[in-house]
Amino acid sequence: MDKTVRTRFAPSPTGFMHIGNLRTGLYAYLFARHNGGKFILRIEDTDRERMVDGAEQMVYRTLAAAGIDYDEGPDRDGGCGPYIQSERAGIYREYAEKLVELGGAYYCFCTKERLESLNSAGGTHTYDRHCRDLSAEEVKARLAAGEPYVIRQKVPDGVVSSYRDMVFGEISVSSEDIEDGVLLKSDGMPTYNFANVVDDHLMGITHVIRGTEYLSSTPKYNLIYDAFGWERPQYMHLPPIMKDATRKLSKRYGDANFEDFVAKGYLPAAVVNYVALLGWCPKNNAEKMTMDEMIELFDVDGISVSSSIFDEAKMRWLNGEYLKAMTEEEFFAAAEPWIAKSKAARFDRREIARLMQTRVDVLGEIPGKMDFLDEFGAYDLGMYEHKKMKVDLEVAKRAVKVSIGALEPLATWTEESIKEAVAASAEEAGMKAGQVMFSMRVALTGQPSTPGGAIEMAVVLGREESLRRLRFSEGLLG
RNA sequence: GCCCUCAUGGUCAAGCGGUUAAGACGUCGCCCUCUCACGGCGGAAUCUGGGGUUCGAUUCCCCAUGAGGGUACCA
Repeated sequence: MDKTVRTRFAPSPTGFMHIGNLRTGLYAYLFARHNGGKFILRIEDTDRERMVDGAEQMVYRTLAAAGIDYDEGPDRDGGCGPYIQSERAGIYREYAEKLVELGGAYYCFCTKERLESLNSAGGTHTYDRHCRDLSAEEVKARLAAGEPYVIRQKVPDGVVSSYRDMVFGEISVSSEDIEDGVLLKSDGMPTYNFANVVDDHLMGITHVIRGTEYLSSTPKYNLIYDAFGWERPQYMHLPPIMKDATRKLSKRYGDANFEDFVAKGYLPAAVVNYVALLGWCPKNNAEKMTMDEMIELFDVDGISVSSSIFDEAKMRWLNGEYLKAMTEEEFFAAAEPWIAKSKAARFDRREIARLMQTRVDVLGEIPGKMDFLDEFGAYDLGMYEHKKMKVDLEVAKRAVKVSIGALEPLATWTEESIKEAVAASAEEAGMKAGQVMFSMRVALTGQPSTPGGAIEMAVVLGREESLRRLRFSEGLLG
């Protein structure tokens, strides 16, 4: 019988979570859920020098906002804890020592200076295995003397380590190309190379899902599994997401940061949906999908092997689709805070929201689209010229008069009543409704183009402000 | 330098030996229309190059080129 699938997401708290990190976590989550398995969160903080304050909390916030829930993690014990690597130091030491006994690792007392003397012109070196064959007595003596040491992997000679990656297929690396890397650092902390193996094994991870930066070092990790006599997990490596043709997204420069997008007015669900599409294409070619649909459709076959470039334009479009799919109520709730931030805050917010729903892709665009309402004064009369509508200054002048005449006596101020009154007055004056509407819209806003027509603008502005502006424009037109 | 990997329009991508080489974003045009949008319709645009294998290569193999990753007491 198949073992229960267990995947994990193992971010290191060294900065913001960009779209690429998010996607890795998302795929691990989707794969686990699709297979009815468990998803584990592990914090990889063995490099204390690169730690960034608050980064760990950001991981929890992001996962929660993204709708990616884990079964086990630092705050959800599943019996395999602790789930924070810095709290597992004792475990790594124990296993490192055990690996030495098993012949898969050895103590190394080489100093930094000696290591640097090995550097080639390029500044890199391959460890020369200086301490690989120290006698047991010597090691014991030097340990007893308190000499600083690290524990290194003892890579076997003359073997080719291969595995079958779920997306890339067969990967082989010859042991000559693998150096005896450090497993346990002199500060007692493990390197990623060692911690990921020990933890993935101890936590029962069946499928390791991570970025391609580990594709070619996985054979090295497999040698450790072998030395321990542990069963190797399945691997699924994911191609990188780039910011352009040659640069990967990097958290160091705050690229494509999840929380930044949300702050700009993107919906978390839309961002997650978009991210899922970078490097994966569902069998049915669906693009807009709920999390449940993604779980249902997720399959390894659809994962691509080549890198992809993050394209905000497409994410904007998707976000717009989410916005348009909302009910009027839902959209109002989401948009209201942004309207409140705009200069149009004092006008009819419900009407503004109604106008914005099909006109923005990202909520943060709302202020930019509505601020104009606040600035009304003398404007260029050239705006009244509209050849196709046969509107010029003379026509506009009459039209504005007509609209004032229609609106002044109006008791109720609704879309229907305004429309009806203006249309009736236009007919009475022998003008086309469109001519009056067009002129009225300009007269109300002083803008060449507005998000919505004359009626909508009148509703947004309200009775008093609308009439005030129409009279002002009437004066302007002479 | 050495090792691993990748290569279809501007972008995401389908394709898995024989197709008019899907679809989406973006872009352009038209329709709708009081402007802007929404919506509808339509257009332009892709197999990195060279060798093989094959009756036939976008598809399989090799090389080149380009790009990414690794080669750390970073992950």
